[in-house]
Amino acid sequence: MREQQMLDAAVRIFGQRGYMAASMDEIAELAGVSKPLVYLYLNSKEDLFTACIRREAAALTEAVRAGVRPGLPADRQLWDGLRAFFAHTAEHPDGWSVLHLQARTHGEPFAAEVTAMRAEIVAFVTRLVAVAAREAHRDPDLPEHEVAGLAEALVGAAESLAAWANATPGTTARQAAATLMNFAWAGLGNLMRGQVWTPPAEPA
Amino acid sequence: MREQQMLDAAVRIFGQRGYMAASMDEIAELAGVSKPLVYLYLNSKEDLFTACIRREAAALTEAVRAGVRPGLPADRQLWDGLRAFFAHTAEHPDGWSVLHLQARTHGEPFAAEVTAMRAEIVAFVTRLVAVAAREAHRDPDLPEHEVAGLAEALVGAAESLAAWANATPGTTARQAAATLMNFAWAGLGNLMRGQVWTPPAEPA
Amino acid sequence: MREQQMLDAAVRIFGQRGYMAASMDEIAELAGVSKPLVYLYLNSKEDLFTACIRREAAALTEAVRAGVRPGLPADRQLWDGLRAFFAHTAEHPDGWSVLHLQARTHGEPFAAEVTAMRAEIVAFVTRLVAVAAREAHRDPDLPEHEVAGLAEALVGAAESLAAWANATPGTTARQAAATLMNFAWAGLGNLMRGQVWTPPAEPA
Amino acid sequence: MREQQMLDAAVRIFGQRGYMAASMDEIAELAGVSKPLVYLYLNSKEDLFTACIRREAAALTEAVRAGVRPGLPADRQLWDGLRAFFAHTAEHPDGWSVLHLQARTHGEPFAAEVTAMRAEIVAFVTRLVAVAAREAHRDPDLPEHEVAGLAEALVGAAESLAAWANATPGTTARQAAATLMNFAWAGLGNLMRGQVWTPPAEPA
DNA sequence: CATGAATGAGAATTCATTCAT
DNA sequence: AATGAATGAATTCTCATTCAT
Repeated sequence: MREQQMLDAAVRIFGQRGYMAASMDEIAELAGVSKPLVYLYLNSKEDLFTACIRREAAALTEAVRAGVRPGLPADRQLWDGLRAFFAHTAEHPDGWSVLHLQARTHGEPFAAEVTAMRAEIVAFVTRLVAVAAREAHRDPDLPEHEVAGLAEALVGAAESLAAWANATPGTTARQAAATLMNFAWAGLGNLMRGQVWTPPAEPA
Repeated sequence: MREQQMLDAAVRIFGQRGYMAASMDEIAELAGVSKPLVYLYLNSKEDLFTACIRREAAALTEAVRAGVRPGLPADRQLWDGLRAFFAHTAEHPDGWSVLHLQARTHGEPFAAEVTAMRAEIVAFVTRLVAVAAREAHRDPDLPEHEVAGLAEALVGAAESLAAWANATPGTTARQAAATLMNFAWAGLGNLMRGQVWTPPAEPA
Repeated sequence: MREQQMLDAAVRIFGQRGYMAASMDEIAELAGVSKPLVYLYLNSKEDLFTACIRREAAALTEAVRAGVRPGLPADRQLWDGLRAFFAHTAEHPDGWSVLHLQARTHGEPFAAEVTAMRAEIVAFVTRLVAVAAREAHRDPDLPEHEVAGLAEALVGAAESLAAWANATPGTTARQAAATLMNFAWAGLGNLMRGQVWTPPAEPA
Repeated sequence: MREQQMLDAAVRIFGQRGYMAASMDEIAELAGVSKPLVYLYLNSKEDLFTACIRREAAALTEAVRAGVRPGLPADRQLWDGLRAFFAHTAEHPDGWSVLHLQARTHGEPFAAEVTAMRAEIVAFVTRLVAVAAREAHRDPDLPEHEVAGLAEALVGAAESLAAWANATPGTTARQAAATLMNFAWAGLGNLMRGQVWTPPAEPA
């Protein structure tokens, strides 16, 4: 409905110009409505931005969730999740810019929204790492603090690769995911010895 | 000289308030000079911001370069570089904010500056990976595109961990570097099997 | 009917917020009708305000008229009129605010409405003074211009006392009227007997 | 200096249009300066309005004070004060409008400023009445509450007559003062002698 | 008769930028 | 070399007013 058009426009402008440089005039014009209407539906620039963040965060987590099947082995789940993540960010660059760049740069109220979403994703990855450790019968267990750092690094690498993949033409979500899986799962040391993590064959 | 004071002030204000929210008034006041003087030395807000980016980028790359000794083995070089990187970003949070957050959020001209610096660092890491591959007599060689992606992921993970380390009290540069080395060098798969990358003993 | 509800709401809002700060939205909401309906009955904000002024002016003059019995002596008529006036303004503070404060502060068209009502009351008082003069067989007659000024002063004092009585808790309409009668009638009584205060001679 | 020009313009616009209807644009234009300059000297519309009120209040009380010589008899002091008051309000109608109409209609912070000035004037009049009572050897003393009401009524009558005199062409400050003195002094004179108007008994 | 939905016009306020000295 | 004083151009937000139904 009307509100969605406005959010579409806002995400696009916020994503490209940045929160502060975006003007409500421009957003209204791109949405094809008058400025007062924007204020009627979304009360202020802050509220509008928050609504954008929430919508994009929900869309991204939903995309990842939809890409993963819970029953499968941990590496397969990670692989699927990464592909979904890279595919979604590639398809919604402005939304990704809002989440990854804009929201974190403009004060606590906004950053907190993204932090919440990120925490959800980091928790998901952390669970996967724990499962993998159990599957590998690792003993003794990895210390918790270490796991947190690893998950953080993995998510950070993914976020960074998303920007890289978007900016490097010809890089598909699949390739980005494969690169990261190799890096993360096998490790550079293994890679040196030729031990490469192999993505499972695609059905389609 | 006078220009450095202005840049100091600008980096601090830009880093804390963000590019758009920073006002030239505030910067001039913090620098202890009059506003027209700022315009005399640095022609506009954009130019001032660009100068900040360039200075901080140079400082960061220089810090990393100074931390690394070229003759040593690749893993040692990476370890040293990471520690220098985490130490520098921890000591210059405003500068890091300007580079990592602000510059990337406000349009091409600024983002390009950071991209250039980043490219330099990625190239350095890429060389290290290539050296490591040669040291390990890996055969066949890793494809170039793959190496680029790995370096990208490594740098992205480092950037992400820098923010995480800054925000997590009690996390030292050394710990952050160790976490990342473990992740990168050994790989999760190895970690599962208990093969941990061990940092070399510290001399001091 | 419906129109009266709207005027009730309008008087309340105009009286409390002031003409400009009052919003048609608020008035419509308080009246329990939709905004277009307000525009249907009363064409614009200006017209609505004018209607409020007229209604409140009529109510006030009617209240005073109803309080006075024409046959009685002049001082009794004045006393009754003042009591009615103070009682009405105390019971309708918003209406009095509209007449005394708002209408006079927002340009000619509105001020003129109040001026008309005021003229009616001043004329009534002027008649009373004339009657009193006749009753006192004053000779020679007070000049007309003087009588007008006295009536004006009396009405002004009453208006001022109304605000004072409203703002001073525990002051009844009766007390306010008594104070003013004391002030005014004793003075007028002297005037009737030809005892005039004479200004000192001017040097220039 | 520059600030006075702005206040001149502001008093004129506020006095004629009213506080809310006055636009900073119009004020700046009339002052012959740019809008930001107005904000540089006087921080906001509210502050500007407050500054106007203070300046006009000071000017009015100063004019009255300058017109009165303390040593003279009470009636002469009152006469002189009234003439000064009517002369000043006639010469500064916009300032008078700001004080008498605008400031009282737009919320406490502003009304309080005028209330303070008015309290000063009422106190002055109250002292005069007390002096007059002593001069007339009145016994018993007028009750304090009664004196307050009388002073209030006298000041209110004066305020009201000021508007009347301004609006009635050919009425001089001298005439207005004479009318009010006649009204007030004769009345007060009687009161001094203990001649009080007695309200008729209430039936209920 | 009644309204939900929409807007054109204008409000206060801020800021990067520049003269005149 | 340095600045106090000044402004053009935006920006967010509000409100009286009107269609289409």
